[in-house]
Amino acid sequence: MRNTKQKEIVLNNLRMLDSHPTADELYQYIQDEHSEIGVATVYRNLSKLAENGDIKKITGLDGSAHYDWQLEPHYHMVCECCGGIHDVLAKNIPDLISQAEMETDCKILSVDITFRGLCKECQEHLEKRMSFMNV
Amino acid sequence: MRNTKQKEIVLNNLRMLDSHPTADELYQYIQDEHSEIGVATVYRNLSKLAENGDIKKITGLDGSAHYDWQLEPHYHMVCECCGGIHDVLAKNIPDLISQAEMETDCKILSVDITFRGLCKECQEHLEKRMSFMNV
DNA sequence: TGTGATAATGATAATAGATATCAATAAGAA
DNA sequence: TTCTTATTGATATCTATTATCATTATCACA
Repeated sequence: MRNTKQKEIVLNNLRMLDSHPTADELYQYIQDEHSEIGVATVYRNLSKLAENGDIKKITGLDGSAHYDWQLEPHYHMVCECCGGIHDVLAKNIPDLISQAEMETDCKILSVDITFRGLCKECQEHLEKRMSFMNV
Repeated sequence: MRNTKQKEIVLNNLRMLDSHPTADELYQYIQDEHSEIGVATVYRNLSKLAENGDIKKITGLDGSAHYDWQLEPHYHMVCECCGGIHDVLAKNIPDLISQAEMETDCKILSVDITFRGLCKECQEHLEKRMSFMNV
């Protein structure tokens, strides 16, 4: 994997965002400063960086690929209302891998834990709407 | 949600498979006996059944939607070699939901746990290949 | 520091999984 | 039975992502 200025721009811009963007969202974001960079380049670099372990690829509500620059072990919470992806640190998550390896005959390399629910904002919107309806 | 013979066929055929098929794979499978059923019908019914909680929707390696008739709480292991999806019962998984709810301000409704690694078959193939190469 | 092999780029065509459209049909409440 | 309307099947469409390909840039090595 060669180091190109495009790859650096992709990685640096991803690191500016905590929103876990899709490839296309990141592409749009990068356009402002670097309109010379093509979509395919953004898609390609994100794939390769993820393959290489420099970033993480996560799956959104609709199955679309989102990217996360944060490498520290953590998990995600996908809001079923707004589709937003939030971080969950979950410090006390036990060693699920060794447990699952003992149970199955598989060699397990990683775990993804994805919570689904309602984020704080969507809960508040919902409560507001409920109170209007006098429920 | 009305009960149609197509919906019943989709559900019954899904229940015959432990392979966690995609909508298209299930469509192909159903074709043998019921060539009259259209693709869109299979896609639609799987979506609705999942939305309704009658089946589960899971995400494959490439982000494609797979379906699982098994409703008992269990998790999945996706083989990075063959892409196959295997069940993990993981009886002793602790209450991650309440833990994550305490940590975040989110209302959490469910967790998906997906292990990634190599299934038994792929491990064996790999070992065989390695021994040929005298590694 | 130049040079050559080749990986990466950007524009765009192609692919594939999934959804939307729409006229015809069938479910099921009254 | 009759009526309303959800569902169906065929197919067009959409959209995220990948493939193609000529051009350009990187970087190992002379």
